[in-house]
Amino acid sequence: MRYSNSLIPTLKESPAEAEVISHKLMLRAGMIRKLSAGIYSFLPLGLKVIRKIERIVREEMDRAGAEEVLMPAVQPAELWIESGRWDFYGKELLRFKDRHGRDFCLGPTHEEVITDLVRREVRSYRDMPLNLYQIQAKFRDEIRPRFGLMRGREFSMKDAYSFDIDDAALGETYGKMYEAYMRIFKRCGLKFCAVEADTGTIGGSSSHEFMVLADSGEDLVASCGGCGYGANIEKAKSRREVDEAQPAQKLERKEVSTPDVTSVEDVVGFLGNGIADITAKRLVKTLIIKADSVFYAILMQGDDELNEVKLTNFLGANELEMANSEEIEKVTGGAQGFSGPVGLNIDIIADVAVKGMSNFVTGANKKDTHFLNVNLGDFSVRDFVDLRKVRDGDVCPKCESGVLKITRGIEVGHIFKLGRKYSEALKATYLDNSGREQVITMGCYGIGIGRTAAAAIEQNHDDGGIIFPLPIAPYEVLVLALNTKDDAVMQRAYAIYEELKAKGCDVLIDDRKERAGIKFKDADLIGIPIRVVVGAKKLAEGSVEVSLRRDREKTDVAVEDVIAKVMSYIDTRV
RNA sequence: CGGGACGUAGCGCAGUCUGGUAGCGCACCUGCCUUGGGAGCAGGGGGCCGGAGGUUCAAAUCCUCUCGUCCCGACCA
Repeated sequence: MRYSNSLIPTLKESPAEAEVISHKLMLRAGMIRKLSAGIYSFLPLGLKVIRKIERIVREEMDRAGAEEVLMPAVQPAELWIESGRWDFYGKELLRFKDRHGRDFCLGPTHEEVITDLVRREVRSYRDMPLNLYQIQAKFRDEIRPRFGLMRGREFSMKDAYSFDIDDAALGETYGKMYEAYMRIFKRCGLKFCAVEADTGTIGGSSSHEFMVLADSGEDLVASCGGCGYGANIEKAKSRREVDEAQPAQKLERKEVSTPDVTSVEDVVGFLGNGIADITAKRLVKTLIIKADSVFYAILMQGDDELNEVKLTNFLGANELEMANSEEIEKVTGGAQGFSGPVGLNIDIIADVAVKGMSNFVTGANKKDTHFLNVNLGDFSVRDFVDLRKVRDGDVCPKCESGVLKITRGIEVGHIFKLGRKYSEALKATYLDNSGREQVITMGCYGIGIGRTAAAAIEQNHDDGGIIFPLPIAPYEVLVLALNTKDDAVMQRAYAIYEELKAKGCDVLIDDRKERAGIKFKDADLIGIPIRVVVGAKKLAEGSVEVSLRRDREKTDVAVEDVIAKVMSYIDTRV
């Protein structure tokens, strides 16, 4: 492609709307333009990157035995009502009516459609395993789209859906997909890790997320340097140090006046001031939670934080929120900030850490009052569960020695064992080898295509712009002709360009009648990995300059060796 | 949905407090000049100041409403 014929509208300054680096650079490099919040057009350069990622995904999915299909973006409400998600999915599901007043939605995902398709076609265990994938636009009406392609409303996604006869067969398919994902992200040139994940609204039994490590990531990942354990913070477990200072002998419960002392820190500070020797570890905080309009008291050690995802999963709740002050007074009989487990008549659920505690401090369900020396016998706990949010430096739950480190990540892929959730709801069944009807066992496997592109840029850039990994770069080589009025330069540049093209190379030639500075700046910005500069001076000596965007080290190469040099870079993937 | 900010030329912004001719830089067009890191000179085009009401002799500027965008939070695969 000739630069002079291509639409690559680079910007010197980043538009005010962009916050994260990948968003800024994609706008500046002329890859994307916003049409509406969370909705983007792809310009030639952006589309080429998307296509490269898609190609890698297709190759690896096909290699893993999956087969591509294409499904409608517009989906009828009936299917969603049948699966139970029409009401459950919430406002993220963009709904509308057609001219006949029938309900439709824009597909945020395609479990319903694919399951409907498969239940009509699959009859026998002989028809499986089956693994179908699609790469297409999906629409989720996000409350807050942000960071460009990172969290758009309309976004391109690869989704695969697998159909197996039982859990064992699903396990095998799941393993293949896991391997395929490892290969895909590796081929995209990303630094990433696979971690255990919560299944969210998609549901299902187990799941892994593929996280690209980047400071701008919206997710937190806990990982162990020792044994390789990794999990999304929503899911992560940890072993906590037992507090040796807990006194063994139970003391008598005492009521103390604590005027206006509500937070954990305040209580510790207030009591520590001559009343009792207390740290946050010796305090049990009581959170009043409303889960699908049922109230629960949640007990946590004072210095721990509640992991709401863990609680939501344990309760099997749809919606979880903190009770407001009115509700707290109604439920506990006391003011907000003074809640405690003693005397409550709602279910009490405690974090496992509380089990090992004695003579602790709690609220007294009475304004300006706390209890000292509360013990587990003073109230009844319905369940002890792991509810705590993992912190940096916690001990690894898998191995003895490791310490968990918390880092930010961008979720580019997510694989789920769905089990029979959708196949049961939509009655997708088959006959097994003894003629009995069985429910199909499903899995689903997503990759955010645009998000992967954004993540790659988050990980590969410098002050000058993008540094594309070769396999997903819009072009592999940029031939930069410096002196456009110099016939020798232009002829040589075109010759190199044509020859590289003939070798199957994806090459862009900057033949614009622009000053050298502009061309170099644009070249840095759009980040094409291999650069060949043809200039009058060097050419007079019979050489051109070859450099890599990544290290910017320039090498003079004899004109006749240029093609070989470039091809060697490509063959070794730089 | 709660909190905050911003809508002025394609992009980045000033002007708004204190009402009185709509500006600057970049980009764009023409010419000269220049050609290894976003040059220089000269000339030029481009705006219903997001929209609608109101106050006023007069509104980008003050008031009310509305739409849009971005950030933080809640939410989310």
